[in-house]
Amino acid sequence: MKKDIKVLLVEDDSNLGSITSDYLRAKGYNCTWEINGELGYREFVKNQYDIVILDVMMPIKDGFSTAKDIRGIDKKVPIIFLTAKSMKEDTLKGFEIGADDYITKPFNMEELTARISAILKRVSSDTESHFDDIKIGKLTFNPKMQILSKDDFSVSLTTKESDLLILLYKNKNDILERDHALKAIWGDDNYFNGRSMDVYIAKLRKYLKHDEQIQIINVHGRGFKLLT
Amino acid sequence: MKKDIKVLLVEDDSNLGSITSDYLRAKGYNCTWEINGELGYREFVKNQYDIVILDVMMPIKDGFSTAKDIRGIDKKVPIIFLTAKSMKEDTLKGFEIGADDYITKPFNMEELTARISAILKRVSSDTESHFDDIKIGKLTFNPKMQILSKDDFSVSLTTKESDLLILLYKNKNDILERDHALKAIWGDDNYFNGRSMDVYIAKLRKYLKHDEQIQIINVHGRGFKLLT
DNA sequence: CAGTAAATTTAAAATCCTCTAAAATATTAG
DNA sequence: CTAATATTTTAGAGGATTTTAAATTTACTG
Repeated sequence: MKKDIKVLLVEDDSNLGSITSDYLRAKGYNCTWEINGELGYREFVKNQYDIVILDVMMPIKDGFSTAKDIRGIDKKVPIIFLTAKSMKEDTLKGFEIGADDYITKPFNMEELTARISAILKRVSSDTESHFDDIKIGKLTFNPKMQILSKDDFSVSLTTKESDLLILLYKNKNDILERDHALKAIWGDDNYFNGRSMDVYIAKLRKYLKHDEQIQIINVHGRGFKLLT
Repeated sequence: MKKDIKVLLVEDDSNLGSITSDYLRAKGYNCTWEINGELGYREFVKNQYDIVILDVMMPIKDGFSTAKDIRGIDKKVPIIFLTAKSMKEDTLKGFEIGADDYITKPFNMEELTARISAILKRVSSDTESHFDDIKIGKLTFNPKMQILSKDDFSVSLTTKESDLLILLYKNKNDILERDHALKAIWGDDNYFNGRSMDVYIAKLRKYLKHDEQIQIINVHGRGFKLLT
């Protein structure tokens, strides 16, 4: 069976969304379809995706804005935009955000899958695809079971602990901005959520002491870095 | 495995950028691709690169302007320009900034890698490639952990201290201009940031007293020099 | 050499971070 | 449904980092 590749499709047109996600599933992709940018972003935060396909024109939250939020917590995940027409400026705007490709509607399904595989082939070299198990130094984290373990010990993390660890991991050796993490996990970056996050950072630091090489350092006024 | 050589590619054409970065990665280079000059400069500031490849014609910020900014904080890093056509004047302008080579589009990939290795071979004699650990006299600095150490002592530097030390090191025995350092670390070279920087210079001087050979001298009205 | 600009330091202020503990809330088991 | 347990949030004291202030010293200019 084909390796499990998770595709997040965000498309407001239910007809197109349905057809496209069906097609991708038939082609062996593990495709999740969300109908607006807000839901798409939340879904992206909750799970690990290998690639995101965003419609540009959407109510509630457009594709570019969604892409910007996704880039805030994941600088590497490939993003493909679906644009209604060949609109130079908007296309450009998409690329500035860090689009990996764009497709003009209407497109045929073969074209889409061709682009997806082309991009995945390109990035697979430097981006390990999502594993069930995440390696953090000598530690292993299973995001599904939310269990952090080593040869000797093993802890079961709570949902928030797990979410934060995954987000840090996705940005490992790079800064995870406070506001992005707060928006992604707490939904709002107000003062109290910030204090709450600090408590979770402290908790994670305690867990990560089992590998003294690993640490979470603070970047004053900006966020945190998971050093591996 | 090939020694880890970090290449920064700045190219707005996503097709060419994608292909080129793929090719370089396939050839064993650690290649990062940015899609405009602004992002390219920021990326360069954040990390240490062995070589930079700049497209000349780019929206937002062109290659020459980007090169000028990069030269402001690093006078040695090799820069290769990609020019759309064989344009005499522009080429010349590039060399004045301190281009090490230029390539006319379209180029074939073999040509590019050949030039890269030629340049790296040429400069490798006086430029040690980026190490995880930086040697400053008898002191050692680990930029990742932000720890400055000697046989006996060890201090953990703050982010700003670390950033400034790295910038001074990149320009060691050469002047680090005030405004360049301020733009690179503080993002803006206003009066107050300047005072702030002075405070950090004082702090670094205190740390560096552990090796009396090392000093940071001031070049009146211009900036500082780290003497090793 | 006098006047001005720039650099140096120390100290204080402002902001941000850390971690423990307790309170509030949600979840689960009986 | 209720009690026990787990998770998350709130509170707060204490630290760390960065910025601002200001007094003093050093360097440049005419």
